[in-house]
Amino acid sequence: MSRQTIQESNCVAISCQNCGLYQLCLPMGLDSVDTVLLDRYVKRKRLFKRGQVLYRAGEEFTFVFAIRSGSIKTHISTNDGRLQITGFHIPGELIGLNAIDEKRYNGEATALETTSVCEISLDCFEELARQVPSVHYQMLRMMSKEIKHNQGLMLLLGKKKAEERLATYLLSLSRRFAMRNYSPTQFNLSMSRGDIGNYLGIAEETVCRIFTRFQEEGVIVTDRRHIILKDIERLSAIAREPYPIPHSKQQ
Amino acid sequence: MSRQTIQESNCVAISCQNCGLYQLCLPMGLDSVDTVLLDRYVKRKRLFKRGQVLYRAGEEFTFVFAIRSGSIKTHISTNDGRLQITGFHIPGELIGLNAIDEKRYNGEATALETTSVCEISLDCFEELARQVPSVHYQMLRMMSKEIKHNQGLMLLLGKKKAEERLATYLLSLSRRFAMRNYSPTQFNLSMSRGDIGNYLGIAEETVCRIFTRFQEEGVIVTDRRHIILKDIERLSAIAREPYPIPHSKQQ
DNA sequence: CGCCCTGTTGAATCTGGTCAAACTAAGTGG
DNA sequence: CCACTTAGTTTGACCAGATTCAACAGGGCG
Repeated sequence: MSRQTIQESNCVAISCQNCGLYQLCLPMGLDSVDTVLLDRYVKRKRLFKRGQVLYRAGEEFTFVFAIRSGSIKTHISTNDGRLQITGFHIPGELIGLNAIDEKRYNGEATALETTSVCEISLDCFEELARQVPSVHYQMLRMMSKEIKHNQGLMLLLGKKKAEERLATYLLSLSRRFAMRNYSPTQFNLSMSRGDIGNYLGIAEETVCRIFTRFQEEGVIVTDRRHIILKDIERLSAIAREPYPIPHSKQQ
Repeated sequence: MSRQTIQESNCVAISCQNCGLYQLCLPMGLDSVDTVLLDRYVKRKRLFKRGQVLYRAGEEFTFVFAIRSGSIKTHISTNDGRLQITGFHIPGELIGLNAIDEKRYNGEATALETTSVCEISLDCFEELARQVPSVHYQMLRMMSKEIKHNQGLMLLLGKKKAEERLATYLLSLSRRFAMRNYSPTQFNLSMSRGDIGNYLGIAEETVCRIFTRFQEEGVIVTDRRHIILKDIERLSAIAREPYPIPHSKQQ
């Protein structure tokens, strides 16, 4: 079994027979023995195209997905069809874990672009957890992280003004890119204006308007999905939060 | 050690030497052997008066709290002081568990009225988890439940109109009371209008106005903190959701 | 080349927030 | 027991921010 481990941010990267190189974000706590074991339980690699659905609400919980490349949005919806995006996920992140309770996914996940994932079957995951005790703890950590992310979003949805929401959003993206050694001031958005607005609880048009206002004020420069943050200071002031955040990383 | 188990909704009620009768909401999965073990790990009983704080954000995670009587609100806040209530908790519920990741509470909890809780120390909890494997699973279940509750709130904060939010809220309260064999159509609110508004992401004044409108339309009758739901049908229509919810109980 | 999707801008509208004030119930202390 | 304080609730007037509706521009792709 060919194997190499690479450190990238706080992720363990592992290659294995089944799916080649992929990143599994069980952030630390796993020593080398653990990672060897991990190899056995990684299953199929799969590719999703833009708009394709990884799982739907209510479907039987069969896999956890580790994102290798591309990006995913997760969302939930009211029974009359309105939907709320709850997160955008990038390589190194794991999604679907919160279905563990009811054994059914409680939301949907859709690819924002061509996206490669590793499916980890529930059975394997549980078997792994039996053999490697720290996996249980990692699961708790990951769910706790999700709770924290959701709390941040609730605060934003419940208490912030549209401008503040967008500034907060841009800074949070910036931080996530920085953590992965990408440029924190210049990046491409894989999601549409509509998706951003949906996620932040504001209308698509409001997103556009505020982007243009930011641009007029020299805070950012946008060209369709490409964006440059020109004035992080000012953006932080608008978002009313320091940059970077002291010691609480976004998910 | 005197011990008696009582079924109430889906909670195991246990009395033990340390804290007398209390309800620990590890919903099932624990057989009688487990509950015997459980007794050992329950620690101090404590009383909090209205407005008193159980824990603050950033404080070291020492206890999980099981509510015996009264009620608690949990909240988080922006770094410039605005706060968002994330949940109201009633007897039988457990709070503080999501601090397990960073070993620090990531939000605050405040008593809404005189409230009695059992403190369960982290050490004891971990020791318990070692001895009783199902506890780990229960912890995952509970965090998953919290995630689901938060998702509901995000959907509400991001996509619903003020009227809809209040109707949804009243129905959710009604369901929770019903689960505990209290009247689902007539109850006392332990939280202020301000708290309700904060939780739902609308102004206190808006809560009042909509309550009066509901009253004018004959949907409810209110007298300060006491409320009677007169027309559940109509309330469900306003909330745009069926009553009761098919098979997904609110937390 | 022409269509479609996404993004942008403008104008009208409206929901809900803010501010101010009155009112009520429940304490609190003399 | 009453005057006074305080916290919570309710209502009104005003208006700002955001939504909605509508039209249009520009890329990307068949």
